[in-house]
Amino acid sequence: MRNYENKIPQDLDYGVTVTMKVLGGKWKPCIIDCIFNGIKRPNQIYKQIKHANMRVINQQLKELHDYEVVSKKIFQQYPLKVEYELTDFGKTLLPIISTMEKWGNENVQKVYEIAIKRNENITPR
Amino acid sequence: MRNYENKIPQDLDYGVTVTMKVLGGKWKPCIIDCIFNGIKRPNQIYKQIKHANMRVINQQLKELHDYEVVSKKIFQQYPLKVEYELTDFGKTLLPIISTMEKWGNENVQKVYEIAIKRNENITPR
DNA sequence: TCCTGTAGGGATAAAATTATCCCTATGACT
DNA sequence: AGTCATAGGGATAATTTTATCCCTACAGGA
Repeated sequence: MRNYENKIPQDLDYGVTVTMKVLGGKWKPCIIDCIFNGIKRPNQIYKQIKHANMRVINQQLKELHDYEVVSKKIFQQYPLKVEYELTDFGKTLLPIISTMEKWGNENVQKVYEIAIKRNENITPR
Repeated sequence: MRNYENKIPQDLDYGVTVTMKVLGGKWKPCIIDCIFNGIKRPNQIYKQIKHANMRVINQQLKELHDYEVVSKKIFQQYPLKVEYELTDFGKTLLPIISTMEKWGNENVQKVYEIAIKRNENITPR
């Protein structure tokens, strides 16, 4: 998602929009969650998040790093080793993520049923 | 966003994903916010949310209604009058939205600066 | 020398979301 | 008859986001 020039300027005039700017990305909350839980290396994260492509994880990881949500430590050794950590700034996002996580878990059933009723393409549970 | 068949099945196996299924849409949090603040008629919402196209608001409103986040009351009168209200279910989303709103407002400055540094197309403040 | 594991990027395709444009319907009002 | 305000949808274009494919680099080990 960068290497592409947005055509429609984005407004950051609304709090939620700002938050979504940082957190909005299909795998970002998952990635943050992984890192928070000690899964810090790109390859581990990749293995953890089934479905997500490595390239995509890299992209989103880069954005999280750009936005200073995660810090990056490079170990000069081989095979290469890199570890990401949540920054203090990144940690301030945790309450948001956990609130969303909680709400989602409490309401999966209902959301799932509605999605099915709407004939959406949802992975069966 | 419906009238289109998703090709990649969506997983609702992660809480955040479930939440984003309901709340994820460029204008949805804004719309919910409007309704919560007593701006209940589509046309009013449209006037309130500058930038957003009426058609798009309708689409998102319809989805919020499908997901039972808002209820719809039709007044049999002319000119037509419709009012949306948050359902009890919809109200359970408010803490999430307000948490995001708060975080966003507290961190706009930083996010804005990074976005500029990244050369993103952001509306000047 | 060739293969392995690890991190990461370029180029491009595919998919999904938003935006535009324009149409319908209705009763009141001029 | 024509116009207004309101709600809403069809069709399609434009934009944005994700996904795929394949490449580089590196040191160690078979």
